[in-house]
Amino acid sequence: MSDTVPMRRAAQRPDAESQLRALERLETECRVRGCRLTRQRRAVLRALLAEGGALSAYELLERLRRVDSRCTPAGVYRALEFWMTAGVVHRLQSTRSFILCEHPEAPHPGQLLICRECGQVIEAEDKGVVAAAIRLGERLGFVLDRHLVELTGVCGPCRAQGRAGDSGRSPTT
Amino acid sequence: MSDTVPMRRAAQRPDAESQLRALERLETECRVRGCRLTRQRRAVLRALLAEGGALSAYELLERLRRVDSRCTPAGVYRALEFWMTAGVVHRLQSTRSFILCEHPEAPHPGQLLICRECGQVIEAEDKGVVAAAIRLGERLGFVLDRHLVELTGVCGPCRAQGRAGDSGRSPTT
DNA sequence: GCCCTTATTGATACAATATATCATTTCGAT
DNA sequence: ATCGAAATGATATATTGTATCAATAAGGGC
Repeated sequence: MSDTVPMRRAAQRPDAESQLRALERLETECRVRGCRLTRQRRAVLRALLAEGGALSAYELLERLRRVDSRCTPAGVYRALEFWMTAGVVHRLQSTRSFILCEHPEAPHPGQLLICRECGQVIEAEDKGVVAAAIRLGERLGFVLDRHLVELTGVCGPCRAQGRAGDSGRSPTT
Repeated sequence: MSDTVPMRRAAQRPDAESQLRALERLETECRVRGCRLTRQRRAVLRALLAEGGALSAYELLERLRRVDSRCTPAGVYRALEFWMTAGVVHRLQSTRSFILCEHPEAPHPGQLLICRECGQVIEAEDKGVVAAAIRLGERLGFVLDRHLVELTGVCGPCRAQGRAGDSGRSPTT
């Protein structure tokens, strides 16, 4: 559908319906736990949900401003911080962007797979990776509490469509 | 950045001697491969070596300027880029900083373990983690070419010294 | 050594990302 | 209705990272 340019695939991510339901649950939970589900926080979630993919803080800001011109970077970052703490939003360090968690029910150490061609992000929760990481930590005497695992490559569909993505990089960080 | 803050442990990392030797090897290799080992690039390596830990680009800049006041951010980033491509320097996304690779002999997908108390960074090359990541990629149809694995926690010595580091974070990105 | 080509640097400007501060507003409980 | 805590708005600024382009330095062939 596009030329060369990676479209973001809205609604590609595990259906929006169930996410919405999950977010309603969140609302209840918020109240129970005494934190507030405010307009701004809601707006950030809606924007991410509508996007269906990752957005940088300032892309998010731009979208929010269409509705409420008073939004500021600080506000966006505060809302994002809030949701990250709640485990509902993930930060992608590789791309300096933010994305909805696909399983906001419970916090978890996850892995993010990023397609460098189409920008799609898939969230995984792979026991094998986590276990290996924890073992590694133990071996080196660490007690770990934060796992940042971002794996970048080319997804199946993109390879099939010949978007080879031969960037010449060696397989290193 | 202030007190309370983790001192960096220079010379804690796998002895500087062997790194120096490795860097000499690099010099030769550079020549062989036709790229240039210039003053600035050398300076960046020396600064990282002297630090014995991670430095942000601007901390690095500050140090370089003590010797040559004409250094600029662009210059520092260019040198860092050069070394990262060569697999000699790693970027820590968690902390926006840069650190010498401990095994610059060959490029490799590695894992970085970061102690949130003392700031120490240990570089690992764990087959288990890599294998699990690759398997995960395959399962999801990805061909991966970049592994970002940064594990944060508290190292043994810090735990022993009671720096518990109870930050209250849940085990999530 | 000298010239030539090309990679690298220096200088400047600027873009993108993120946080600090503080007065004001909102929310929920009393 | 009032109070206190939490969140926001507004503003400013810090931090991190790039773009551009003329000037310079490094290595290869003569």
